[in-house]
Amino acid sequence: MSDPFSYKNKKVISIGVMKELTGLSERQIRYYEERKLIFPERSAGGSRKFSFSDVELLMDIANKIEDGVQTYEIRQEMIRKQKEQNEQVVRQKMIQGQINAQFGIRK
Amino acid sequence: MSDPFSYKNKKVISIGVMKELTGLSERQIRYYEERKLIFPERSAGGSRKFSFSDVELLMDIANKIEDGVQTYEIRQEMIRKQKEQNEQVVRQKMIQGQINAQFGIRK
DNA sequence: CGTGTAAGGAATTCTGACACG
DNA sequence: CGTGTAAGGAATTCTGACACG
Repeated sequence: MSDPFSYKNKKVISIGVMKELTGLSERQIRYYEERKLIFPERSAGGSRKFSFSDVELLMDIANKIEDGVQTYEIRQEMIRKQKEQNEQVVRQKMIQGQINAQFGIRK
Repeated sequence: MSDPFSYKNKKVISIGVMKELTGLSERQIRYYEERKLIFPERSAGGSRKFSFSDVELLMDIANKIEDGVQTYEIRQEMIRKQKEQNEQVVRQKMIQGQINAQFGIRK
């Protein structure tokens, strides 16, 4: 839960490089951020910084847009998937909690 | 020989981000390039673009410099290691060539 | 709704040089 | 040798707005 993330999720890519990597225009990238589909970090001066996983996400988004899906629908789908994941995590934690209760743990 | 490279060796990081990631000054980073220790790519406009492996390399370099090693020596060491690797590849290819000769291959 | 564009300004990066040592 | 810095310019990025549809 710490190392695989180091490169793929590190926000280090400028919008100019994103443009080349995704083939999208800066306008499109900024618009998808405005619609809350992507969440770049910001430098001290205000420039956007993206990760490699943002590159993948952006290409998925671009495909859906091409298929006529609206940004609002894409966002709803993302929220739904996120919710599913959270529930999965909660289930896991409950199971782990039962295991701990059964076999005891002390710090 | 294609996928593991995709993130780690992709040159996408600006010098400003490198500065934060490595803790080095822009002056130091540019100087190490001048001494041929690192090889950033350039954008169309001339800005340097680094990879995550450059981040690691740069931190190794910084450690050596702190230990009093000179850039020239670091470079010699890099060249030596590179040469060793090349020889290893050549040996591998020769072995593979013999295998192919023994068992035959046709395209 | 999604995207292009011109506008003006601010942040980022570049190079070559002087300085210290 | 390795690094800081001020200098001037060019490339990069930012936002808000108008346009089309």
